[in-house]
Amino acid sequence: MLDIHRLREDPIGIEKRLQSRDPSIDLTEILELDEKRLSLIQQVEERKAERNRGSQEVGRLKKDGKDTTKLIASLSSLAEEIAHLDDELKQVSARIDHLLALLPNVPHPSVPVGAKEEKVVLRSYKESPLFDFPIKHHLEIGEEKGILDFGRAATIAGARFPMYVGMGARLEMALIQFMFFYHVKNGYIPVIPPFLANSESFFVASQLPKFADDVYYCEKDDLYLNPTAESILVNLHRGEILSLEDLPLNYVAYTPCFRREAGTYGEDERGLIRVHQFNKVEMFKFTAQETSYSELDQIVADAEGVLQALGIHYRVTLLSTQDMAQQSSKTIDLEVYLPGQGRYYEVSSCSNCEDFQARRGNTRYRPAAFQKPLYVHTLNGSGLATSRLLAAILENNQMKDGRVRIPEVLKETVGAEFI
RNA sequence: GGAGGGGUGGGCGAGCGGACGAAACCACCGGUCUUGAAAACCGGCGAGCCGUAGGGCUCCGCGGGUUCGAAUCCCGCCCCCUCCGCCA
Repeated sequence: MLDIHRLREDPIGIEKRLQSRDPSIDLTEILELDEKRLSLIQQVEERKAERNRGSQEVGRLKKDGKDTTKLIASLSSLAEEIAHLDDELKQVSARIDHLLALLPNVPHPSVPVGAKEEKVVLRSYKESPLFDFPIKHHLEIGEEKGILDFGRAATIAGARFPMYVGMGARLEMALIQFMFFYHVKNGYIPVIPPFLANSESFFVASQLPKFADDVYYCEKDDLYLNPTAESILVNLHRGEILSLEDLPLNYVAYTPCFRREAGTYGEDERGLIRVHQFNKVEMFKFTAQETSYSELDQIVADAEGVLQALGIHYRVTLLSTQDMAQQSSKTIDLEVYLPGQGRYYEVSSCSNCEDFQARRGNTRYRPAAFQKPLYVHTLNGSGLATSRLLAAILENNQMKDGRVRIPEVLKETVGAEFI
């Protein structure tokens, strides 16, 4: 949620920056309503002050045993007037809130302007491996070895639900465990949160109202299934005033993630690339305002650390304005290379949402004793998303003899060197 | 799911139709005293919104209602605690 004051102060500048994300954005209505709202506030508050004075007078008169019927009658009609104005004010405010809730965050000046293709590759790690034999798609490897069973998963749940079996399940679990403890060792507070959340939580996360169709919803209990732990963790300090000494607060959570992924998929998203359910270890930071961009670098570095430990070639990209999630000001992705299809896939997305979510969740901190509380900045970063990571391991580590090499750091947990 | 009790400022907790944005205590900040600190004493200390300002409005879990006036009364919902039921 953007600050209406910010729109008021620089309507043209903010509108221009928002249009770099979505050219159809138009702030005219919201600004008009804002003016109307301010004038209504003044009118209604003036009358309320009058009512309060009158009501106190009633108390005094009654105490002195004097007649109050006349005064009460006039206050009665004043109360009616107030009720009307309050109604109007409520309607105008609700409309403003609705329009405001649909607006994306203001992009950071360093974010490249434009469509998806405008993203910038910042750096990369290792080279993509060279193979002197015909390479296989991870789905082929998975089915051959009986470690991925999409067929039976479809019987149980439907298309695009993965099922890991045997070595597949062992490798997936080992990855989750390795990543979780990797971040714990780096000082992140480990959390296993609820996997379902209410609508208020999803509003704070900015999943609602705009992206309701992307998530699974249990109507009977009015609960949503977690699409990313970001949606859950951002609510961890809702309504709280944190103390500066506690910042940054760093959390790491493991959750399965559920996404409806309604719509069509291309051939290049077969297998584990785009599924309704996947596992993810997520980092989340609540920071002071001045440090959020250095913390963004840190969260990216922590995510990269996992890929480096696994020894997988990847690249780091800076997303363009039109490719970022609504709540983000700046997003940096990590992409692994899948030789089976000769292209890169996102395994981590690290964002600084500045105060966009904190404003919705009313999460603040006091910069110093007796100073006004400020909104925290919230950052999220996958560290990392594993169905795609498992696919990356299967494809990158395949060998001429058909076996797949287990990364050094996972050998012990998996209990094998090769699949 | 059923019965009862409860949700008040950073914490604890009083208030249960007007004098209450809210006592007391703790925490915190400033001062006096002290070589310094502690103790003691004095003072300060919630948040949001509107207004150039003086000032005003709103907030006692959330949402409605009654009333000239609601933390206080009524209705609905949420959460916590105790007991019962069910259950991995």
